[in-house]
Amino acid sequence: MDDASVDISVVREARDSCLCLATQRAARRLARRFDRAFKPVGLTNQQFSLMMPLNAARPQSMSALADLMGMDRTTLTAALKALERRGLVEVGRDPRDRRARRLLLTDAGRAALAAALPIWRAEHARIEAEITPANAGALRAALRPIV
Amino acid sequence: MDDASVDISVVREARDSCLCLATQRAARRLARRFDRAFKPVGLTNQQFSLMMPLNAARPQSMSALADLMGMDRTTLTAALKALERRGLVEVGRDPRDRRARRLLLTDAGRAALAAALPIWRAEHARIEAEITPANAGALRAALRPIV
DNA sequence: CGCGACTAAGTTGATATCAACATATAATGG
DNA sequence: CCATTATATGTTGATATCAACTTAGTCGCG
Repeated sequence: MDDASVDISVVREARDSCLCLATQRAARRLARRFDRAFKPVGLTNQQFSLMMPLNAARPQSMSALADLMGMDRTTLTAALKALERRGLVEVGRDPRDRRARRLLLTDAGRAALAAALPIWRAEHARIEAEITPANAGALRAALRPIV
Repeated sequence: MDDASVDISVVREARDSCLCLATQRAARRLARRFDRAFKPVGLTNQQFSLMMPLNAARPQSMSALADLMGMDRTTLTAALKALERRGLVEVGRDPRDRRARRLLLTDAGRAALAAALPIWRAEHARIEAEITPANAGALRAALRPIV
Protein backbone atom coordinates (compact mmCIF):
# COMPACT_ATOMS: atom_id res chain seq x y z
CA MET A 1 0.00 0.00 0.00
CA ASP A 2 1.63 3.18 -1.16
CA ASP A 3 1.47 6.62 0.34
CA ALA A 4 -1.24 8.00 -1.86
CA SER A 5 -3.86 5.35 -1.30
CA VAL A 6 -7.00 5.54 0.79
CA ASP A 7 -7.68 2.80 3.29
CA ILE A 8 -10.52 0.35 2.67
CA SER A 9 -12.18 1.20 5.94
CA VAL A 10 -12.46 4.79 4.80
CA VAL A 11 -14.11 3.66 1.59
CA ARG A 12 -16.79 1.94 3.64
CA GLU A 13 -17.14 4.91 5.95
CA ALA A 14 -17.78 7.25 3.01
CA ARG A 15 -20.16 4.89 1.33
CA ASP A 16 -22.23 4.45 4.46
CA SER A 17 -22.17 7.97 5.81
CA CYS A 18 -22.02 10.31 2.81
CA LEU A 19 -25.24 12.29 2.74
CA CYS A 20 -24.47 13.55 -0.74
CA LEU A 21 -24.16 10.04 -2.15
CA ALA A 22 -27.21 8.75 -0.28
CA THR A 23 -29.36 11.68 -1.35
CA GLN A 24 -28.34 11.39 -4.96
CA ARG A 25 -28.92 7.67 -5.07
CA ALA A 26 -32.40 8.20 -3.70
CA ALA A 27 -33.03 11.12 -6.06
CA ARG A 28 -32.08 8.99 -9.05
CA ARG A 29 -34.28 6.12 -8.00
CA LEU A 30 -37.27 8.32 -7.29
CA ALA A 31 -36.81 10.21 -10.55
CA ARG A 32 -36.72 6.98 -12.55
CA ARG A 33 -39.79 5.74 -10.80
CA PHE A 34 -41.88 8.82 -11.50
CA ASP A 35 -40.52 9.12 -15.03
CA ARG A 36 -41.84 5.65 -15.77
CA ALA A 37 -45.18 6.39 -14.12
CA PHE A 38 -45.61 9.63 -16.08
CA LYS A 39 -44.62 8.04 -19.36
CA PRO A 40 -48.23 7.52 -20.54
CA VAL A 41 -48.84 11.28 -20.39
CA GLY A 42 -45.50 12.13 -21.97
CA LEU A 43 -43.97 14.01 -19.05
CA THR A 44 -40.91 13.50 -16.89
CA ASN A 45 -40.98 14.04 -13.14
CA GLN A 46 -38.88 17.11 -13.76
CA GLN A 47 -41.36 18.59 -16.18
CA PHE A 48 -44.22 17.82 -13.83
CA SER A 49 -42.46 19.58 -10.95
CA LEU A 50 -41.65 22.53 -13.20
CA MET A 51 -45.15 22.94 -14.54
CA MET A 52 -46.96 22.67 -11.23
CA PRO A 53 -45.81 26.06 -9.92
CA LEU A 54 -46.62 27.61 -13.30
CA ASN A 55 -50.22 26.73 -12.63
CA ALA A 56 -50.33 29.49 -10.04
CA ALA A 57 -52.37 32.62 -10.55
CA ARG A 58 -49.44 34.93 -11.29
CA PRO A 59 -46.82 34.20 -13.90
CA GLN A 60 -43.44 33.22 -12.50
CA SER A 61 -40.00 34.52 -13.37
CA MET A 62 -37.10 32.29 -14.34
CA SER A 63 -35.11 33.01 -11.20
CA ALA A 64 -38.04 32.40 -8.89
CA LEU A 65 -38.80 29.06 -10.49
CA ALA A 66 -35.15 27.99 -10.54
CA ASP A 67 -34.88 28.82 -6.88
CA LEU A 68 -38.02 26.88 -6.05
CA MET A 69 -36.59 23.87 -7.84
CA GLY A 70 -33.19 24.27 -6.25
CA MET A 71 -31.68 24.16 -9.71
CA ASP A 72 -29.30 26.37 -11.57
CA ARG A 73 -31.00 29.12 -13.54
CA THR A 74 -29.32 28.02 -16.75
CA THR A 75 -30.59 24.48 -16.29
CA LEU A 76 -34.06 25.91 -16.27
CA THR A 77 -33.46 27.77 -19.52
CA ALA A 78 -32.63 24.46 -21.20
CA ALA A 79 -35.54 22.62 -19.63
CA LEU A 80 -38.06 25.23 -20.70
CA LYS A 81 -36.96 25.00 -24.32
CA ALA A 82 -38.33 21.48 -24.55
CA LEU A 83 -41.61 22.47 -22.90
CA GLU A 84 -41.98 25.54 -25.09
CA ARG A 85 -41.24 23.55 -28.24
CA ARG A 86 -43.98 21.13 -27.29
CA GLY A 87 -46.43 23.95 -26.70
CA LEU A 88 -46.92 23.24 -23.00
CA VAL A 89 -45.38 26.43 -21.68
CA GLU A 90 -45.28 29.98 -22.97
CA VAL A 91 -42.24 32.14 -22.30
CA GLY A 92 -43.15 35.80 -22.63
CA ARG A 93 -41.63 39.10 -21.61
CA ASP A 94 -42.62 40.97 -18.52
CA PRO A 95 -43.88 44.33 -19.81
CA ARG A 96 -42.84 46.07 -16.60
CA ASP A 97 -39.27 44.78 -16.65
CA ARG A 98 -38.11 43.84 -20.07
CA ARG A 99 -35.20 41.80 -18.77
CA ALA A 100 -37.55 39.39 -17.01
CA ARG A 101 -39.54 36.49 -18.44
CA ARG A 102 -43.07 35.53 -17.60
CA LEU A 103 -43.65 31.79 -17.59
CA LEU A 104 -47.16 30.60 -18.31
CA LEU A 105 -48.85 27.29 -18.94
CA THR A 106 -50.74 26.93 -22.19
CA ASP A 107 -54.08 25.14 -22.34
CA ALA A 108 -52.22 22.07 -23.53
CA GLY A 109 -49.89 22.45 -20.58
CA ARG A 110 -52.77 22.62 -18.13
CA ALA A 111 -54.32 19.58 -19.73
CA ALA A 112 -51.07 17.60 -19.48
CA LEU A 113 -50.74 18.60 -15.85
CA ALA A 114 -54.30 17.57 -15.09
CA ALA A 115 -53.69 14.21 -16.73
CA ALA A 116 -50.49 13.70 -14.76
CA LEU A 117 -51.91 14.65 -11.38
CA PRO A 118 -53.75 11.38 -10.60
CA ILE A 119 -50.63 9.48 -11.62
CA TRP A 120 -48.54 11.54 -9.25
CA ARG A 121 -51.02 10.95 -6.43
CA ALA A 122 -51.09 7.21 -7.00
CA GLU A 123 -47.35 6.78 -7.32
CA HIS A 124 -46.66 8.97 -4.35
CA ALA A 125 -49.15 7.06 -2.22
CA ARG A 126 -47.49 3.80 -3.24
CA ILE A 127 -44.07 5.09 -2.21
CA GLU A 128 -45.33 6.41 1.11
CA ALA A 129 -46.91 3.06 1.83
CA GLU A 130 -43.73 1.22 0.92
CA ILE A 131 -41.40 3.24 3.07
CA THR A 132 -44.15 3.75 5.68
CA PRO A 133 -45.89 7.10 6.25
CA ALA A 134 -43.85 7.73 9.38
CA ASN A 135 -40.63 7.39 7.46
CA ALA A 136 -41.93 9.62 4.68
CA GLY A 137 -42.62 12.29 7.25
CA ALA A 138 -39.19 11.84 8.76
CA LEU A 139 -37.61 12.16 5.32
CA ARG A 140 -39.45 15.41 4.61
CA ALA A 141 -38.42 16.81 7.95
CA ALA A 142 -34.82 15.73 7.52
CA LEU A 143 -34.57 17.23 4.03
CA ARG A 144 -36.04 20.57 5.02
CA PRO A 145 -32.86 22.10 6.49
CA ILE A 146 -30.97 21.23 3.31
CA VAL A 147 -33.58 22.45 0.90
CA MET B 1 -61.27 28.14 -14.48
CA ASP B 2 -61.64 25.48 -17.12
CA ASP B 3 -62.03 21.76 -16.79
CA ALA B 4 -58.45 20.84 -17.41
CA SER B 5 -56.82 23.00 -14.77
CA VAL B 6 -55.33 21.95 -11.47
CA ASP B 7 -56.37 23.80 -8.36
CA ILE B 8 -53.88 26.05 -6.60
CA SER B 9 -54.23 24.18 -3.33
CA VAL B 10 -53.07 21.05 -5.10
CA VAL B 11 -50.03 22.90 -6.40
CA ARG B 12 -49.08 23.73 -2.83
CA GLU B 13 -49.78 20.21 -1.67
CA ALA B 14 -47.45 18.76 -4.29
CA ARG B 15 -44.74 21.30 -3.64
CA ASP B 16 -44.79 20.63 0.08
CA SER B 17 -45.26 16.90 0.12
CA CYS B 18 -43.55 15.50 -2.97
CA LEU B 19 -40.66 13.36 -1.83
CA CYS B 20 -39.28 13.20 -5.34
CA LEU B 21 -39.04 16.98 -5.63
CA ALA B 22 -37.66 17.43 -2.12
CA THR B 23 -35.03 14.74 -2.62
CA GLN B 24 -33.92 16.14 -5.94
CA ARG B 25 -33.69 19.68 -4.66
CA ALA B 26 -31.53 18.47 -1.82
CA ALA B 27 -29.46 16.31 -4.15
CA ARG B 28 -28.76 19.24 -6.44
CA ARG B 29 -27.76 21.50 -3.58
CA LEU B 30 -25.49 18.94 -2.00
CA ALA B 31 -23.93 18.09 -5.36
CA ARG B 32 -23.17 21.74 -6.08
CA ARG B 33 -21.70 22.18 -2.67
CA PHE B 34 -19.31 19.24 -2.93
CA ASP B 35 -18.48 20.07 -6.54
CA ARG B 36 -17.27 23.48 -5.41
CA ALA B 37 -15.36 22.02 -2.50
CA PHE B 38 -13.62 19.44 -4.70
CA LYS B 39 -12.79 21.97 -7.38
CA PRO B 40 -9.19 22.50 -6.19
CA VAL B 41 -8.42 18.81 -6.78
CA GLY B 42 -10.27 18.73 -10.11
CA LEU B 43 -12.97 16.24 -9.17
CA THR B 44 -16.74 16.37 -9.03
CA ASN B 45 -18.69 14.80 -6.18
CA GLN B 46 -19.83 12.22 -8.67
CA GLN B 47 -16.30 11.28 -9.63
CA PHE B 48 -15.28 11.11 -6.01
CA SER B 49 -18.17 8.78 -5.20
CA LEU B 50 -17.35 6.65 -8.23
CA MET B 51 -13.67 6.33 -7.50
CA MET B 52 -14.00 5.52 -3.82
CA PRO B 53 -15.37 2.00 -4.36
CA LEU B 54 -12.71 1.41 -7.00
CA ASN B 55 -10.15 1.75 -4.27
CA ALA B 56 -11.24 -1.63 -2.92
CA ALA B 57 -8.97 -4.64 -3.06
CA ARG B 58 -10.79 -6.38 -5.90
CA PRO B 59 -11.62 -4.73 -9.21
CA GLN B 60 -15.28 -3.89 -9.67
CA SER B 61 -17.56 -4.61 -12.59
CA MET B 62 -19.63 -1.96 -14.32
CA SER B 63 -22.95 -3.36 -13.14
CA ALA B 64 -21.84 -3.67 -9.55
CA LEU B 65 -20.63 -0.10 -9.46
CA ALA B 66 -23.73 1.26 -11.22
CA ASP B 67 -25.89 -0.55 -8.71
CA LEU B 68 -23.91 0.81 -5.80
CA MET B 69 -24.38 4.31 -7.17
CA GLY B 70 -28.06 3.74 -7.90
CA MET B 71 -27.41 4.97 -11.40
CA ASP B 72 -28.18 3.60 -14.80
CA ARG B 73 -25.47 1.38 -16.17
CA THR B 74 -25.16 3.44 -19.32
CA THR B 75 -24.67 6.60 -17.29
CA LEU B 76 -21.68 4.92 -15.74
CA THR B 77 -20.23 4.09 -19.16
CA ALA B 78 -20.28 7.80 -20.02
CA ALA B 79 -18.90 8.89 -16.66
CA LEU B 80 -16.00 6.48 -16.86
CA LYS B 81 -14.93 7.79 -20.25
CA ALA B 82 -14.00 11.11 -18.70
CA LEU B 83 -12.09 9.43 -15.87
CA GLU B 84 -10.32 7.10 -18.26
CA ARG B 85 -9.38 9.94 -20.58
CA ARG B 86 -7.84 11.77 -17.66
CA GLY B 87 -5.88 8.69 -16.65
CA LEU B 88 -7.55 8.29 -13.26
CA VAL B 89 -9.26 4.99 -13.96
CA GLU B 90 -8.33 1.98 -16.02
CA VAL B 91 -11.03 0.01 -17.77
CA GLY B 92 -9.76 -3.46 -18.58
CA ARG B 93 -11.28 -6.78 -19.52
CA ASP B 94 -11.92 -9.52 -17.05
CA PRO B 95 -9.87 -12.47 -18.31
CA ARG B 96 -12.30 -14.96 -16.82
CA ASP B 97 -15.38 -13.43 -18.41
CA ARG B 98 -14.62 -11.50 -21.52
CA ARG B 99 -17.94 -9.66 -21.45
CA ALA B 100 -17.12 -8.06 -18.16
CA ARG B 101 -14.97 -5.03 -17.40
CA ARG B 102 -12.56 -4.62 -14.56
CA LEU B 103 -12.45 -1.12 -13.19
CA LEU B 104 -9.25 -0.06 -11.51
CA LEU B 105 -7.78 3.12 -10.15
CA THR B 106 -4.48 4.22 -11.58
CA ASP B 107 -1.77 5.69 -9.36
CA ALA B 108 -2.95 9.13 -10.44
CA GLY B 109 -6.48 8.12 -9.49
CA ARG B 110 -5.39 7.01 -6.06
CA ALA B 111 -3.50 10.25 -5.59
CA ALA B 112 -6.52 12.33 -6.62
CA LEU B 113 -8.69 10.37 -4.23
CA ALA B 114 -6.26 10.84 -1.39
CA ALA B 115 -6.16 14.57 -2.06
CA ALA B 116 -9.95 14.76 -2.13
CA LEU B 117 -10.53 12.78 1.04
CA PRO B 118 -9.74 15.51 3.59
CA ILE B 119 -11.93 17.89 1.60
CA TRP B 120 -14.79 15.43 1.74
CA ARG B 121 -14.33 15.00 5.48
CA ALA B 122 -14.28 18.72 6.13
CA GLU B 123 -17.24 19.56 3.93
CA HIS B 124 -19.25 16.67 5.28
CA ALA B 125 -18.52 17.68 8.85
CA ARG B 126 -19.63 21.22 8.05
CA ILE B 127 -22.92 20.00 6.63
CA GLU B 128 -23.55 17.69 9.56
CA ALA B 129 -22.95 20.55 11.93
CA GLU B 130 -25.26 22.85 9.99
CA ILE B 131 -28.20 20.50 9.82
CA THR B 132 -27.29 19.05 13.25
CA PRO B 133 -25.87 15.56 13.70
CA ALA B 134 -29.22 14.24 14.89
CA ASN B 135 -30.88 15.38 11.71
CA ALA B 136 -28.07 13.92 9.61
CA GLY B 137 -28.69 10.57 11.26
CA ALA B 138 -32.42 10.89 10.68
CA LEU B 139 -31.80 11.67 7.02
CA ARG B 140 -29.59 8.62 6.57
CA ALA B 141 -32.17 6.43 8.25
CA ALA B 142 -35.02 7.89 6.22
CA LEU B 143 -33.18 7.46 2.93
CA ARG B 144 -32.22 3.86 3.59
CA PRO B 145 -35.54 2.26 2.56
CA ILE B 146 -35.43 4.14 -0.74
CA VAL B 147 -31.83 3.46 -1.53
C1' DC C 1 -28.61 63.15 -18.61
C1' DG C 2 -25.16 59.61 -18.12
C1' DC C 3 -22.16 56.62 -15.57
C1' DG C 4 -21.65 52.68 -12.64
C1' DA C 5 -23.62 49.04 -10.02
C1' DC C 6 -26.88 45.69 -10.12
C1' DT C 7 -30.16 42.29 -11.88
C1' DA C 8 -32.49 38.92 -15.38
C1' DA C 9 -31.56 35.97 -18.51
C1' DG C 10 -28.93 33.54 -22.50
C1' DT C 11 -24.80 30.86 -24.51
C1' DT C 12 -21.15 27.55 -24.47
C1' DG C 13 -18.80 23.56 -23.08
C1' DA C 14 -18.34 19.71 -20.15
C1' DT C 15 -20.43 16.10 -17.75
C1' DA C 16 -24.76 13.49 -16.17
C1' DT C 17 -29.05 10.94 -16.90
C1' DC C 18 -31.88 7.38 -18.75
C1' DA C 19 -34.62 4.53 -22.35
C1' DA C 20 -34.36 1.88 -26.41
C1' DC C 21 -31.79 -0.66 -29.13
C1' DA C 22 -27.56 -3.39 -30.41
C1' DT C 23 -23.50 -6.50 -29.68
C1' DA C 24 -20.63 -9.93 -27.63
C1' DT C 25 -19.84 -13.58 -24.51
C1' DA C 26 -21.31 -17.20 -21.28
C1' DA C 27 -24.13 -20.85 -19.54
C1' DT C 28 -27.57 -24.33 -20.09
C1' DG C 29 -30.19 -28.04 -21.93
C1' DG C 30 -31.16 -31.28 -25.42
C1' DC D 1 -22.15 -29.53 -30.20
C1' DC D 2 -25.67 -26.30 -31.09
C1' DA D 3 -29.69 -23.55 -30.13
C1' DT D 4 -31.69 -20.91 -26.60
C1' DT D 5 -31.49 -18.01 -22.94
C1' DA D 6 -29.21 -15.04 -19.92
C1' DT D 7 -25.66 -11.73 -18.81
C1' DA D 8 -22.32 -7.70 -19.42
C1' DT D 9 -21.67 -3.99 -21.75
C1' DG D 10 -21.85 -0.34 -25.61
C1' DT D 11 -24.31 3.30 -28.69
C1' DT D 12 -27.58 6.82 -29.76
C1' DG D 13 -30.66 10.48 -28.87
C1' DA D 14 -33.03 13.36 -25.76
C1' DT D 15 -32.95 15.90 -21.68
C1' DA D 16 -30.50 17.58 -17.28
C1' DT D 17 -26.74 19.82 -14.75
C1' DC D 18 -23.69 23.51 -13.62
C1' DA D 19 -19.69 27.04 -14.12
C1' DA D 20 -17.91 30.78 -16.66
C1' DC D 21 -18.79 34.20 -19.57
C1' DT D 22 -21.91 37.41 -22.13
C1' DT D 23 -25.82 40.49 -23.21
C1' DA D 24 -29.52 43.44 -22.14
C1' DG D 25 -32.23 46.16 -19.21
C1' DT D 26 -32.98 48.77 -14.62
C1' DC D 27 -31.88 51.84 -10.96
C1' DG D 28 -29.66 55.29 -8.30
C1' DC D 29 -26.78 59.09 -7.84
C1' DG D 30 -24.22 63.06 -9.14
